[in-house]
Amino acid sequence: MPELPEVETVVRELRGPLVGRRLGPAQLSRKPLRRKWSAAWTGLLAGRTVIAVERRGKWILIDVGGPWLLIHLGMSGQLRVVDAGAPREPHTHVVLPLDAGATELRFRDPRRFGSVLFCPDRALRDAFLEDGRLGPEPFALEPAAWRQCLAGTARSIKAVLLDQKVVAGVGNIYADEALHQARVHPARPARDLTPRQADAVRRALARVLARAIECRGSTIRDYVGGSGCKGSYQERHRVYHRTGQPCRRCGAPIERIVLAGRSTHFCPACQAGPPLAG
DNA sequence: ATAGGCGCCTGCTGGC
DNA sequence: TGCCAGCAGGCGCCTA
Repeated sequence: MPELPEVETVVRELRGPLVGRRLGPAQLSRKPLRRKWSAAWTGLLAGRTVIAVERRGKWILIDVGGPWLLIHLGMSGQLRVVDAGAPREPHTHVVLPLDAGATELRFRDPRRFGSVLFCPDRALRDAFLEDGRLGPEPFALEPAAWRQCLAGTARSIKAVLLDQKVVAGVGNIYADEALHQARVHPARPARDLTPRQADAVRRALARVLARAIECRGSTIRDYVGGSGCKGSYQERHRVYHRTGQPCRRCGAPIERIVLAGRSTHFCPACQAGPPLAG
């Protein structure tokens, strides 16, 4: 669910209420997340103070003074700091009391595709995140390397954008939105893009993601930021979730296809079709 | 190398 | 009203 802008929003909104707080013993629901919480982590965390909250791709990284907590929201994850007395919503799977317990960090995730992991130190954190798993941040793409990367693969440009090893943090919404802004058909083999188009996609990605961060992300159904507020970028979507509605640029009805196993939205008029048909 | 399918989960929506 | 299929912002594994 949450992509880079949503995760970035969560991180920004959690910094205030988290940094400087001391963690209490973790409380866990009975249901496991994608990766099971190890009992030893509870003792390793308790009493530590939050130093920093960062983001890498779609991962939330919490520095607890040596060790790190790595959190992935999956499709339906929410991470919030709330008053300890507030009623605990269903599907709350990890709770970390803060300071004397007046507030607490809660991870809730109805679908349980998310992860909450403990990493003993920064080196292991980086080994986990960087060893071939995550490509560069979209804002840090080197133009020449990016063009070369696209030129080297026959996969569709949409599949490439969704591949976290190529560029970290892009998901289904922003892949579709960026391709529309760059006027590139999502099914186009990446290696068939001209250098100009490769540049256009790279710039559109950065533009769309930056704008979405300003809007605190997109809320389609259940996404909320770290302070519990929804995003508003969905109001600016030009193709995502707009099947049949007029393209905001040319008026043609937006089409939906399935690509790389994902729902894919595009304007058949202003996003030039892939070869094969021509 | 890459596409496609499935599995992991729950919940919501729309059609009948 | 109820049931059921289809859908969902992610990702990893398997097969062909």
